[in-house]
Amino acid sequence: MLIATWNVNSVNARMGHLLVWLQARQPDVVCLQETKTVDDAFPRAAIEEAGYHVAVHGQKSYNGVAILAKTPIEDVQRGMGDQVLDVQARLLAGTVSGVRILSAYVPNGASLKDEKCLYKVAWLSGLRAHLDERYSPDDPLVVAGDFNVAPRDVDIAEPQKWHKTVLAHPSMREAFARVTDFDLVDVYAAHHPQGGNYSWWDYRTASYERGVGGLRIDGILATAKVSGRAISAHIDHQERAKERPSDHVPVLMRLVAEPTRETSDR
DNA sequence: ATGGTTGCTTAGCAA
Repeated sequence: MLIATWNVNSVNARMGHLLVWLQARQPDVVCLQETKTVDDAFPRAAIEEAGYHVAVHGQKSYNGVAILAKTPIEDVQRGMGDQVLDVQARLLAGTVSGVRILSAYVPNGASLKDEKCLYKVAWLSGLRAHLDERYSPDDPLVVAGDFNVAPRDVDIAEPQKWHKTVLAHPSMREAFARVTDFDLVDVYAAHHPQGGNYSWWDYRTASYERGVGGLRIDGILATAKVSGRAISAHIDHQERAKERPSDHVPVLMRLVAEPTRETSDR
């Protein structure tokens, strides 16, 4: 089972790349972020023709999340059940093959002294509260998305440049850690302790084209029931080299087909 | 300290 997350920066603008990538990669589950469209304008038919069930939670112009899956998506839930935090479409949940999947688009926060940064912290806090309320660390649960936080220095090409920004400031890492403290494993980090690979490059500095910079601000968090099945994690950085790419690339993890038996060596 | 680019929407915002 292959599970992926990708901030596509407009699903309609990225349809060409998305369909080619789905065909080549054949992921079983895909969490999308920044779809940037209302649900009526989501390119559902073309994705269904590619062999996927589709669940969407979008809004006009900004934000927007989706889940694609080869098998049916059950018990779809939009938002986290918070009147204020749900104004922006940033969280979508669905159950696929018995695994609860959350597609999450954490607020960027703009700058440390911007009000948006307070919203970012509140949103992460709300997500933790939502996990506490609705789920147990014993559930098979995945939270995949754009975290807008690089959890470790090895997730940043030039860490010192980013420590005073919203993507890597200690206060932001703390806010993010409160989510993972629910008992979620950062699967990419667990499989790549040395880091050095990234999922986002700023358009404005052309850092990807220049072969410098990059941050891993996207990832897949999972409870033990799921992380114990993860046999590999990968970043599809070649997507960033295409013409008119998203500024983010896909992050993936592969699970063994069947849950491993905890008592198999008994 | 500022600006650089992209996308949505059409001047300005968000990232």
